Amino acid sequence: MRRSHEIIPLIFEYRELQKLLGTYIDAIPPLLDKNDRLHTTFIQNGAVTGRMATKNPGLQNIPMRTELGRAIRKAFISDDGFVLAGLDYSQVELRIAAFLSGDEKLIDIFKRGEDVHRAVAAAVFKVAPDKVDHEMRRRAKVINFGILYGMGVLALKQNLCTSRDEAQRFYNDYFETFSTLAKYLDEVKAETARRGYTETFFGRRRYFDGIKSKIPFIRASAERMAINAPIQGTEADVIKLAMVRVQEYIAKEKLEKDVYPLLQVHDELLYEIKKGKEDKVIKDIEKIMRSIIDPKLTHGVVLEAKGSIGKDWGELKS
DNA sequence: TTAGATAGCGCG
DNA sequence: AAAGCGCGCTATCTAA
Repeated sequence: MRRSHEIIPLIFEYRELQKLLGTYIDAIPPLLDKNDRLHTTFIQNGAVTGRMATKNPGLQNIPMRTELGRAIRKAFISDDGFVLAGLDYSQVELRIAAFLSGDEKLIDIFKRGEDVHRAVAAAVFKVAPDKVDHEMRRRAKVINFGILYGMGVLALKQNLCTSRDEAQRFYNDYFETFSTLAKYLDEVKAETARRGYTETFFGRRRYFDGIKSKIPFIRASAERMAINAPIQGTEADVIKLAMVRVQEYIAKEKLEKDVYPLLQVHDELLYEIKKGKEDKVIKDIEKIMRSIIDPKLTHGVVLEAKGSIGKDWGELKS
């Protein structure tokens, strides 16, 4: 309806401002302790996929996507004498999908160190990688994240603001290109129906009701959850292992007074590091994060992790 | 006044 | 009747 009346954009603008004001600017400052530090509560068994969650306040959903939102993130700063370090896994879920499925085309994209969205755009739109423009890459990104989680043609159409026919073509071309991935997703559905659960790379299970339901919507819903579970779940396992190994490293190197873990946001870790130690520590943590899964077990796909430094959270590149 | 449900939206 | 997964928080409404 955005274009149907001049008031609509204003309503969206009002909602954005009201969301930021009510949820963050008004609500968070009262939670600061006497040292102006914020203490969230980690829920370690709250999410069915194995992810953690945080509450009071939820610190895994601090704004970033809009300029005004990012301004709120800038209010999170490191202590005197310390810098903030953010370390992100790049495209973990797609890498996990690549090696869980064994799809050679997807695996090769990562083995060659290519930009996965650009490469997929090239494959789906049938052009050379250097002929991929910004819009094609954006669309490929939507397809990459959406299709993996069972997004249908109609949702794809909505997301790409295109016709049903064109969405259908993208959908077909994607699975024609990545046919082994398509086969894998079908196998996950079938195997989940047979066994009643999915497993992550590390063997953690999630059980499903509804996967054998005769009611189409119930079954389709369970199938989408089942497709997502091994991928999101493996990501959760990976970063938890990384967090443990980083703490072992901190203990071994006697860095307890120099490196403080602050936050985990599903595919990224936030630390506060004593000034002067950040370069070495970041390199070490990157190495730990990359080493969680041996590429021998992933058809050569490596886990890529990259750190960045800033005085405030908004400065960190991600 | 409180508890629960819903809409909407912030994040990965 | 619904058609991408996983969360938590605020505002709002209804029922008790």
